[in-house]
Order: sequence, then C-alpha cells, then structure tokens
Amino acid sequence: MNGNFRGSDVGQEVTVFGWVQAYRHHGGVMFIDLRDRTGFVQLRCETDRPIVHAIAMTVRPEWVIAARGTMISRGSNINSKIPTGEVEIEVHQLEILSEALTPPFEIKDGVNANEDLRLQYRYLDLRRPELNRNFALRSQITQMTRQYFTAHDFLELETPILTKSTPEGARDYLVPSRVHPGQFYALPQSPQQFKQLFMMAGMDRYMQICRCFRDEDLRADRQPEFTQLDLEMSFVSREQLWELLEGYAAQVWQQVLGVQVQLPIQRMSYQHAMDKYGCDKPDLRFDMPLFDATELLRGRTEFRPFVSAFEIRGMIKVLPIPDGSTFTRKDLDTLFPQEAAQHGAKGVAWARIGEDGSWSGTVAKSLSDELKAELAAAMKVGPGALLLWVADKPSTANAACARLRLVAGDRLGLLGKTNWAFLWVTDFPMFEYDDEEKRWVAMHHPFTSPRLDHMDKLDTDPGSVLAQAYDLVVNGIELGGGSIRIHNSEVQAKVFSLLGLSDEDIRSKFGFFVDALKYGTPPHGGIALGVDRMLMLLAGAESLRDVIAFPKTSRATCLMTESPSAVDDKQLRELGIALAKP
RNA sequence: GGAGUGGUAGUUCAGUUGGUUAGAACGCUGGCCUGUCAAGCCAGAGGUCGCGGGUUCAAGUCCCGUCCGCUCCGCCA
Repeated sequence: MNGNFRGSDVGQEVTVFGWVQAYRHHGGVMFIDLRDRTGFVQLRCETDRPIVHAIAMTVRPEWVIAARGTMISRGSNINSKIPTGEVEIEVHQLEILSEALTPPFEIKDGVNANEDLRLQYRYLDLRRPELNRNFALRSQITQMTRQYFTAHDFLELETPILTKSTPEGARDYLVPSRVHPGQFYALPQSPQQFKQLFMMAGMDRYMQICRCFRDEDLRADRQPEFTQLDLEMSFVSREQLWELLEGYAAQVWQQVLGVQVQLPIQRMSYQHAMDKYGCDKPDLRFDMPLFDATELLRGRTEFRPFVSAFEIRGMIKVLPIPDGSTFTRKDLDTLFPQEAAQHGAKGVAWARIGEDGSWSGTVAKSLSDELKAELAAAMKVGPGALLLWVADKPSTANAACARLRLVAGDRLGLLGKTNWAFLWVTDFPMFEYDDEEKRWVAMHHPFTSPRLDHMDKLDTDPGSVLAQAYDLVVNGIELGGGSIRIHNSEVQAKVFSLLGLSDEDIRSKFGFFVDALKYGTPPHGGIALGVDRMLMLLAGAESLRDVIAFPKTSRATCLMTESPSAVDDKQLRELGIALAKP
C-alpha cells in the first residue's frame, strides 16, 4: 500500500488508490501526495501526458483518486524525512473516483481542531494518521489477545447483550420489551454471572472481548460503553491467575512497545496502598510515600486546622517532598490548595526545612522543636524538604494527598511516558458502608469470595472482612480487576443478605444463580481488563476517545449521529411506553 | 447534582481601561511557476464575536440567564 513503497520497488508498474493529502503545482510538473492508512506516496504528473496533467490540475485535498504508473527513483531529489521519500510514481493514468467538499478542518497530525467538531466529523478525524494508527494497534492487540488465551486453552464464548437488570453496581441501560410491555432487558455492565455459569457448565476456561455498558457519568477514562477482556477459570488460585495475566501483559508490552515487563509484578495490599499512597491505584513510577502524622501530633499542637481534624476524629496526612525547592510560593498558595480542594480538602498547610534544619511555613510556629525533630526523623526528610499537610476526615485527607503526590510528581518530571509501573493491589475489603443507603455494599461485586480465614467474621464484623479481590494497576490507572468467586450457595446467600437483600429479592433477582451454585460448582475466579484503557496506555493517548472509534461526549451523546434522540410515538406505543411530563 | 475552563473568519487563535472600519496564521478561490514535499510568489473572498436578555451615548469586552465542548468531584458492584 501507499506508505510501504521503497527503493526496492523501482521499476514496478503499480496502481494506487487513496486520498489527496496535498498537491504542489509547478507549471509543467505536478506532485500529489496520495494517502491511505499506511502513509502516502508521491505521484508525478507531467505535461507530456496532457490528459493526466489536465486531470491532476483539478484535484483538491481529500478527493479520492486512482493512479496507474511506474515506480521510479527520485534520483537526486530523495526526501529522507518521508518513509517513501526515495521513490515516486510517474503517472500514466489518473482517475477521479470521488470529489470532496473542503473539510471543516485539515486532515493532518498536530491539528487540534475543537473536540466537538472532530466528533461531529469523526470519519474525517479518523483519517488523521495519529488517530488511524491507534485502531491498527487496537486490531493487533485483540488479535494477540485471542492467540495468547486460546493457546492457554481458553474458549472464546459469547454472552447475551439483552439480559436482566440486577440491583447493586452501576445504573443499567434498559431496553424495553415489545413482546412483554412494561418489562425491560438490561444491557450488561459486564457478563459476570454468565461467565460464572460457564464455569458451572464445565467450560473450565472462558475468554471474551466483550462490550459492557454502564449508565454513569463519564470521564476521560470512562465511556458508557467500553470493551473488556473478560476471563474466568475453574480450579485456579489467584496466584495462578496473576501469573497468567502477567505473562499476557508482558507479551503485549514486549510486542507493542518492545518493553520488558519485570515479572512477577509487584503486589501490595489495599490497606498498604491507602496508608502509603492515599488511594487504591497508586502510580508507582515514583515513590514519594505519604506519612500519617495523626498520632505524633495528637495533643501536641494548637494549629487550628489540626485541632479541628482531631475534633472530627480525622487524620493529618503529609506529603513529604524530599527536594521541594522548585515549588514556589504561588504553588503553595494556589496550585496545591486548588488541587486538594477538588477532593474536598479545605486547605493545604506547608512547611519547608531550611539548610540549617529550621522550619518555615504555615505550621512551623505551632510545632515544638522536639516535635519537628521527631516528624523529620519519622518522615526521613532533612534540609530542602517541602512538607504538605492535609488535615481532614480520613477519606478526604487521603484523596487530597494522593492528588498532591501526583501533581508534585508531575511537576518534578517523575511521570515519564516510557516508564511502566505494574502493580497488583490485593486484599480489598469485602464491604464498605454506604452512608446514604445505610447499608453495606460490595466493594468489588457480590460474587467475590471473602478470604477463607475471614469467613467467620461475616456475621460478627463485616467491615473487617477482606475479599479475595485484586486490581491490576499500571501507572496509576486501574487496568482491571477480578476475584476468586463464591462457589458455595450458602456463602452466596449470606453475602446477599449482608447487602440488605431480602429472601424475596434474592429469589427474584438472583434465584437462577443461587440455584445453579447448588448443582456442583467448581471453585473459580477471573478478571476483566479494560481493553480501551490498555490501548490508551500503549498508544500514549490522553483520552479514551482516541482509542474508541465512535465515542460519546462527556454528556454521553454522539455528536455525529445526534444520539440519543426522540423516537416516534408509534414506536413508544408498540412498547407500551408513555413519557412522563417533564 | 456540583466546581473549574473554553466558545471571535472554514480552522487555530489574538483582541488593551467598554470607544472609529474586529486582526494574524493556516485553509479556501483565482493567477504565475518543471523538483516540490510545512513548496514559493501575487491577488481575492470569507464574521449572527455560541444563543437570549440587561447596563451604557457606546458591548467581542461589564452583568444575568441559557446551550455546547473539555477536565474534575459526586457517581462508576
């Protein structure tokens, strides 16, 4: 194809097709850059072929043309900046296949047209090489994925798209049933129950590259429909599963980027991640751990924000930056407080340790010299350090400090795009308490098995039960998560009831599943990886929109098709649906 | 639901303290040009300043509302 011609092709008669990228007209001779998805090649049209030249004179950017001619060397006019720069096609025949309107933005890399315009004319945006490349990569990776897992004895199996709405988890997209007016299917948030049923059905190892749907608000790394690499295995320990996934990740990173992933991947408990980095998906491209100063400070300071934190049984968390000299007063007054405020923190206190070991900054006056020395020793920091303090309820203090850590790391140039920090986060709590609903909710999902040594705490202290759940984190992005599942119907029923589901709820929502568990269920577990997020990482994209061909806006609309949209009354009548008055 | 940010020519942007005819680059149209490849040179066309209201002698600029894009919080088992 057009981008692949080289010096070795000289002398060939070729026919090429493509889009006019650019033309350069020099009176007698005319050059056309003809683009397809592989790149572009230069066509030369001369006046001594008057028909060719006359047609060439009329073409405009983005017209689709076909050219037949001879591949020739450019001689002394080689352009080494272009892959096909050694050769050009001396055109004997030229045909216009399709004319084009002037596009609303230029089709070339580095043109940052507005996102809304790009989405409206998505088919034009996709012609741009840098975007086009992402989809070739996408195809390569799905191909590689199928090979890897089928080579490991997985069956690629399909699950329904029209399925059953279940409580728990994300909001479902609903699909009304025409045959059963007033009843609805739901689009799957993930094929969770079906893949477990495959295990009960004896399929042993299941894989699917499947679309999932969640009706929740979007983010740069969250679209309402997304692609998941879904896996489930019977008779497997989580260590075996991790090993298999590590082999997969290593192969993908090796083949796509030529990067050797250090195996085994580091493992860290949820509790450790929260304590040390303030979040459950720490970016370990740099270390810079947080420090919990709550106990050291208790009763030993009058600093108002700290005292307030003690009053609400809060936490005083510190980000020690060993060399904080590059941060300015403006960063301390504006940047850090703004970032922390996004996570609800009311402020960021700070202290600098001077060359002589003396402290300056907002907290300096309120701490005794003895306490300062203890803190510096505990945080292992000395002269030149900058300490950022957030005092608030624990969840806020952690989230704010985690954010500050990333902002500081970024400013210090520690987030290299060619560094890859893989991490398994393990031992998540089984449940977290939902203050709004006044009940326990599953942190992963309700089919996750508690750790076997925590089973007896289900009745006595659900909040302390740890789950056999794990997330795979890469550079601070949650690439996927999974768990060893419950394979015992009584444990499953107990978990459902802990989540506040009545017997009747369990019967109507999950009856088939609890029944199935009773017919000989193998121990099993699995994981789901976000394929789009993985591509985003591998392609170096800033947004999921750059690796999804036809993505939605942050308000979940498609600007190209203008969906969602109203439907005819007739359609609604057939479905037995009446719209509520707004 | 909330916070931030942006919306000016086809595109990307500039537009001072509210003040005369809203500019630049790229693109587009026409012309010249036989070695360009981010081609070059000459000429030209192109504007509902997102939309609606308000303040003012005067609004792209100030105020209120609203729509849309993006980022984040909530939400996302």
